[in-house]
Amino acid sequence: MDLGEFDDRFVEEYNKNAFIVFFCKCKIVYSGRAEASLGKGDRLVSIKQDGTIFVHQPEGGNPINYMKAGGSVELIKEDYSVLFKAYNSLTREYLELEISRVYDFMSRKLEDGEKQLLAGTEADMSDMIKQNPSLISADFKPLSREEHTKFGFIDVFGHDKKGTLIVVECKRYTSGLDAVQQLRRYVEKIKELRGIDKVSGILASPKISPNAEEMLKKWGFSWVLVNPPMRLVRHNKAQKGLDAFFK
Amino acid sequence: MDLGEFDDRFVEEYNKNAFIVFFCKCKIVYSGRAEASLGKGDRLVSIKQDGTIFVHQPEGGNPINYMKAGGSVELIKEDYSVLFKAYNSLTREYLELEISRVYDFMSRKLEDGEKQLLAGTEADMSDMIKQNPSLISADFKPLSREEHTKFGFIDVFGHDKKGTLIVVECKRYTSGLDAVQQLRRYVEKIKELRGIDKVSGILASPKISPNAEEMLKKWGFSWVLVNPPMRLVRHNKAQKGLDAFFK
DNA sequence: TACTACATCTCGCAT
DNA sequence: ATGCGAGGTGTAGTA
Repeated sequence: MDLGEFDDRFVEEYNKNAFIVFFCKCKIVYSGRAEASLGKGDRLVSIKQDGTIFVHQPEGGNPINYMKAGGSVELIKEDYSVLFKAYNSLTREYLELEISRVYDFMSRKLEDGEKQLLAGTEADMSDMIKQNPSLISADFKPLSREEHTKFGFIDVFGHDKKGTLIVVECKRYTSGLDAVQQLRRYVEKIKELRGIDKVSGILASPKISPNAEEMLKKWGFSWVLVNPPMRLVRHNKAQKGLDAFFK
Repeated sequence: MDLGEFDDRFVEEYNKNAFIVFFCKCKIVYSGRAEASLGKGDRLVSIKQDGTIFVHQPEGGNPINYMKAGGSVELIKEDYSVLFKAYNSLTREYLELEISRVYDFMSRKLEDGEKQLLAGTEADMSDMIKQNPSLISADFKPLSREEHTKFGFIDVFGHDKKGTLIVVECKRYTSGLDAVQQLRRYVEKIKELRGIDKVSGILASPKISPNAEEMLKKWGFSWVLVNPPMRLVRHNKAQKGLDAFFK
């Protein structure tokens, strides 16, 4: 595609707030939270309707460059290239593409009011534990909802039949050292806030790393194998939502 | 675009390992690490040359759905839609798009051998401190940088003129509670490994949260204001000009 | 392969 | 606005 034509079409579609996508050959410079540069190569560039920008190389899972919504874009036509300059004054970030060729161009105003329904998150996991406390131990009684305070929030909070307070931290994946220290922080804080000497800490996850388990034992905490809920528990919930939706 | 034509073109281009992008109206189901569903709406779908898949809604910074490279894609033509089924047997993930319309379609084999140069990372920060130890304190002598051990790695490790060992943890942004606990873990481990009673811990970052600072003091650590280095300093100067430029 | 920590992380939520 | 933690986090680096 001719660069002059690209310039014209881009400006026209950009002003319409259309979703713009094109394949091009370009050099890239980014300056903002870091400094980055990328030599000449073929890439996919996309500008979303809210101004979000992505540049993708032909392979790999993440955009090589991006800008958040809220910036402005300007095109400058030069003799053998188009300078694509994006600037976000809020985040003080700058992205420049020196585009030497545009292969394909596509744009459209898209309509989408849907939001994704997600099941199997850590919140679902703590829900599951509250509804089925025996997953933690035979005499575990959950007390409240999440304690969402300024020092962090506790996934599940409860006590055993002897009245000892129990803090449960859930992880969807293998618990590492960070999870253990997170649990420790909550336990210490509860001790401090309630003036209690003995508070139990339990890590609930499908797996735990060896180092994490060692640290856990050192501090007198324990680990319980719990898998994050997927179809079973959440499916029931989802079905309620769907029933309502199709009503 | 006619759905039959879409089917044909997609298969042809997919078999060539081309980068494929199209705008469409679709419903989405994902099953794998979690379960997700998304009602009908307009989206951008892109399949990279290595098989990476992204689905973007018209707004927002993250893909609403994605699949890593290494899976397979199958298209099934139905009466009034095309089923796009992607499966990754390695990660046991499944993504299905029920495509009811295809608006625009674009594909190309892209060539790009470049890799991004990046400056201003945490590694650069520890490097800078190693080169210029007075950023930490007047008598700080760095011994090593980015020291990997089995319990984690220490950004900068050194001692003062009295021989007290010092562990420095760098953060590019505001240090929070997690950073303090990370530092603490390293300090504790050094004490344990070397059988020493006194090891200093220093957090180096542009900012620290009040809670984090409180915790830091409680454990006898300290914070030093250090900004992450930006290699291309000229850009900082240039930014003033940019403000004016984009005014 | 498993573990650890960074990321131009992004995003949502609560204070 | 800031702090805090989750994420279908992804990714790199090392043992």
